Amino acid sequence: MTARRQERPLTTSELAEPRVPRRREVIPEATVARLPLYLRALHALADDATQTISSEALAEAAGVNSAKLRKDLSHLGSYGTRGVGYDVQHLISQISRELGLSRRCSVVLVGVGNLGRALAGYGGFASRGLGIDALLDADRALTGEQIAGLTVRHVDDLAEVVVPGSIGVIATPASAAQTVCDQLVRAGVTSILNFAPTVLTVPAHVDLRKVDLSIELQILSFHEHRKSLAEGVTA
Amino acid sequence: MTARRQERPLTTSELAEPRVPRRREVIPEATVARLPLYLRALHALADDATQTISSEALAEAAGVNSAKLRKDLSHLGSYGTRGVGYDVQHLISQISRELGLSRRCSVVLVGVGNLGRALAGYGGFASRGLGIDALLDADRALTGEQIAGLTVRHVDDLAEVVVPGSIGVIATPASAAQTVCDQLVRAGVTSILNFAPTVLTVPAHVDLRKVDLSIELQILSFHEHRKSLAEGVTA
DNA sequence: ACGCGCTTGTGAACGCGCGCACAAAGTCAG
DNA sequence: CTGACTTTGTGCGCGCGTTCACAAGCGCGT
Ligand SMILES: NC(=O)c1ccc[n+]([C@@H]2O[C@H](COP(=O)([O-])OP(=O)(O)OC[C@H]3O[C@@H](n4cnc5c(N)ncnc54)[C@H](O)[C@@H]3O)[C@@H](O)[C@H]2O)c1
Ligand SMILES: NC(=O)c1ccc[n+]([C@@H]2O[C@H](COP(=O)([O-])OP(=O)(O)OC[C@H]3O[C@@H](n4cnc5c(N)ncnc54)[C@H](O)[C@@H]3O)[C@@H](O)[C@H]2O)c1
Repeated sequence: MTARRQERPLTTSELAEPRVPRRREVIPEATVARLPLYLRALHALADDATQTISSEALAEAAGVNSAKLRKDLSHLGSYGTRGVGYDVQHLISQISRELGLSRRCSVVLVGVGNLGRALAGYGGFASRGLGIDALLDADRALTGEQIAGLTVRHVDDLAEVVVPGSIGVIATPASAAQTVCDQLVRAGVTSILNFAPTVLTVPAHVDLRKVDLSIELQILSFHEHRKSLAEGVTA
Repeated sequence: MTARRQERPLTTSELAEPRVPRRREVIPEATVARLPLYLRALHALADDATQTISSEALAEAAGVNSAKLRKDLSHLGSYGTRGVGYDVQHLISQISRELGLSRRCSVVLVGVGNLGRALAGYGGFASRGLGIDALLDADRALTGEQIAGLTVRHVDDLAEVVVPGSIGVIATPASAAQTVCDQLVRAGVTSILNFAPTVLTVPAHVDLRKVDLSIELQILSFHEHRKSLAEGVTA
């Protein structure tokens, strides 16, 4: 069916935009956050040798509303066929390209403690495009140690392992996080993922995301607390 | 101003429900997600023996807009003094109470692998209110092992360790996540934090949150990719 | 006692994101 | 070729969340 598409005559719009991915449209943050979700579902489908999938079915697999899915995908251009659905392989490559996963992206991890080791040994993101390339720690006792096939280097060597486009991951104690963050920025890192429970300050051109497990638990605690209060009222 | 509200004639709906704890105002999700952030900043202030703090300063410490902070706090009642600010200790106890952290909340962790061990040994949330109380795994070889002062039990014993109000944490491979999730729900758990990269299905009365490191990295990858494209254009 | 300056609490405007619902566009059978 | 059926792409209204801006409230110095 992909072949068939090439048989029909070209429309004017196609002649107007010959090849370039001219869809440099701004993609909403909310959409960007869901693209990895779709990608995961699509990979599962591809493993099952599924050729095409409807927005309804893919939305089900990704756990989102189908209209939302279609709108999301429309932001990267129109890649669906009405009456049929989306070509799984094509969609995978489009989303991967948009996320910048086509060429391998370097990740440097600072802080090889409990959490850092777990992350280093995790193959979950290594599977596609992303993988940790360097482990760094301030503890001289750890320097040289082999973890998950990588040699731990001293954090002072940061500048040597960072390449343009590298993503930095901070898994140090909170007290050291801002210092490490500054070092990363100075080394040229413009995207940072922070696991330490602290507010980090970065220059405007640096993207900063954080993961805080404690906060997640507290949010759940809140709802749990609310439920127990509700029970008290109804009882 | 709360007083003023009482001066105006009561509406029919208010007459209809006279006695409800109407201080039990619905707190927006976005606010709930920030309360732990404020709490963390407040604890740091308390350690420095700070008595009171203005919304401006606290907002700075928490990394949010001060107007947003004030509006958030106003949802749990008015606890600030104009011209002075908020009493740190009082605010800590108010937020803790609202989050249900006053009495200790039980957490059961299923899946004692790389990530599970890191979480088990983590003291970050144990410090206040939340702490892991039970470790469970399907691997008989792990049963009985001591980790972070807790004895690993078999996942079949789940119902024995769950108490009303327990929070469940899933750190198993994705393939086992839904099964474990179902077991948790059957044991009476109504709040679940999922680390496995899968979409989980739960009954409507169960709260489900997820943490996906891979997604975080992909989002950063997207922005990094965008930056490199922008450079290409300007260059 | 009284006004001055500081800080809170909130009204109001704005923008974003969500999801319904439907027309357009394509497939497929006969 | 035609008509029925399927699925996409999106216009639109709505509700939530953010932010500005300011009046009301409180402490303090005089
Ligand atoms: N372990 C968890 O499950 C968990 C969960 C949530 C958050 N966190 C957070 O993640 C961070 C790490 O947790 P952890 O349990 O792995 O702690 P950890 O103490 O086991 O490891 C911290 C590592 O960082 C290294 N380090 C310290 N200062 C450094 C510096 N300036 N530069 C480079 N490396 C430095 C230390 O040598 C150590 O190896 C903490 O901020 C913690 O709050 C951990
Ligand atoms: N390690 C990381 O840094 C990391 C990062 C992000 C996400 N994750 C996710 O977290 C999960 C765990 O990761 P990991 O690295 O700890 O994996 P792991 O393989 O090291 O550990 C998984 C553990 O779960 C246990 N298990 C398997 N089936 C079970 C069942 N039905 N009931 C109870 N226990 C069961 C296994 O015995 C094992 O001990 C995975 O889904 C992974 O994708 C891990």
